[in-house]
Amino acid sequence: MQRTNFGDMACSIARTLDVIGEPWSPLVLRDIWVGMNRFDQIQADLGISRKVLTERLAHLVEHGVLEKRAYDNRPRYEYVLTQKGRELVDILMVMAGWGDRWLAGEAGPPVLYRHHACGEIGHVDLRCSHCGEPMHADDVEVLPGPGAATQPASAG
Amino acid sequence: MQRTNFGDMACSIARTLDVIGEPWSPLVLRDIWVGMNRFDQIQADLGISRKVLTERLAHLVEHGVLEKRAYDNRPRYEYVLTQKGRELVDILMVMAGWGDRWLAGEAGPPVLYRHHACGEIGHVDLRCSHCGEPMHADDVEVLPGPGAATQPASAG
DNA sequence: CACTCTGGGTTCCTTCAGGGAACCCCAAAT
DNA sequence: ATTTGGGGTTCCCTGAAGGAACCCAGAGTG
Repeated sequence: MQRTNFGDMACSIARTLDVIGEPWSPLVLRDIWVGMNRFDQIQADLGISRKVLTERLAHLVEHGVLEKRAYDNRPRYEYVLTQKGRELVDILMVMAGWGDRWLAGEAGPPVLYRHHACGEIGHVDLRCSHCGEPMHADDVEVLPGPGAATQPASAG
Repeated sequence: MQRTNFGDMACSIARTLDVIGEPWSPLVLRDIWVGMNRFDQIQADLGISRKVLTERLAHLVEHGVLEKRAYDNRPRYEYVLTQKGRELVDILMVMAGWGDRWLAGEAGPPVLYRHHACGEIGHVDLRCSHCGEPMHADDVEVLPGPGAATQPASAG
């Protein structure tokens, strides 16, 4: 995949891509999110090569978005989302919303999301954490922040 | 990159990845979002190979998220987001939010977002389009939708 | 009118990651 | 003792990313 290391850029988008930007990673997360927690299940569902799946799972565990858990006395494992991983699913939900809107065509969306809080079918909407009004591409001004130097995290 | 064609899956996440899932694509979009609209600007900013940048831009134009516009009598072009593309930026904003929260470290976020509507620094928050309450990974039930067959869009 | 500069690519070669199939190990169950 | 099944590892092949060099069109300059 990317030979260029996005994780070292002073950009939270690039750093996030370093975690889930490799091919298949978002789909692996999606499967685990909806309850497919085992290697063979995910492999069969996605049709991904076992080699690549091994690599992706290891990468996601290493970055703390998945946890590998034994579920038997035999060497059997399942993968579950950590808190960090559950918050990553926000990105998947927004991706699903965009795909539903722009790519689903006449057939309509492949899946629907029922919101537990209200019981209705809905989709995610982006709001400003401060005032609660809609917040999209043209609604913001991008300013340099405290971590604007080239060092990632605590490297400098 | 991915040999497997995600666009044919009955999954809006996979289909969205077919548009922006290739390496560099989200970063190209980010650059254009923040006003870097020209080939050489983007190439220099990202350090991406010119060959790959050419391919990515063509792919994004082909999928209708970018528009290629002449800005001179000479053969000079700039790339701008379409409406479809501006809505894709929602995904970038959520990715930035996650990266800020989980990967920024002590240095703090590399960039800040000032919301025009309220003038305050904030970040995006996911809300249910129906009731307005928070909507995250564990707040939804995933149900089959009308387009749940294996055909994408109007293929069936 | 030749020369150069600039934006926006294209070509070519090398290296490395994804696809795919075969193989392996361990612990039950039969 | 043999099979089954989960969870991988190994191997080879192909194709995509990196990178540098090259190219072309049109404007400006002396």
